Amino acid sequence: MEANFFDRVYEVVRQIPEGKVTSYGAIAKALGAARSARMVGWAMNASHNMDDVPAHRVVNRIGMLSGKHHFEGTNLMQQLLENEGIKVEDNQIVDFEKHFWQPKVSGNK
DNA sequence: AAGGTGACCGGCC
DNA sequence: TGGCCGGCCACCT
Repeated sequence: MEANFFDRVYEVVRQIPEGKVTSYGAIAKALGAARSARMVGWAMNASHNMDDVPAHRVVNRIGMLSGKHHFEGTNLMQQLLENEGIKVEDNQIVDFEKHFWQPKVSGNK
């Protein structure tokens, strides 16, 4: 079925392996809408209904937990990331580039 | 139906 | 060096 924009975002986020993170722009780009990074974040907002969507692995381009404020706890997002081996300092991922994972550009059309 | 919003990105002043 | 602005597209009221 034709996955909506949201569903497509979820699919990509679900593909994020443990200990890895990605940026909204990267996901948007993978969807073919690099300029629609906002939509990705929008979709993440609805991801609260999804249990298979590790939104905590999605951060902005600088690796900052911009959306941590949207999580249940204040540092829940950071806790989850650290739980996977990702170091987080001051709401910012350490060695973000090293943990950066580029979404697989699905040949979906 | 139209307007406003948003967990962003990139560029410009 | 930092702050401001526009663009982008889909969802919500």
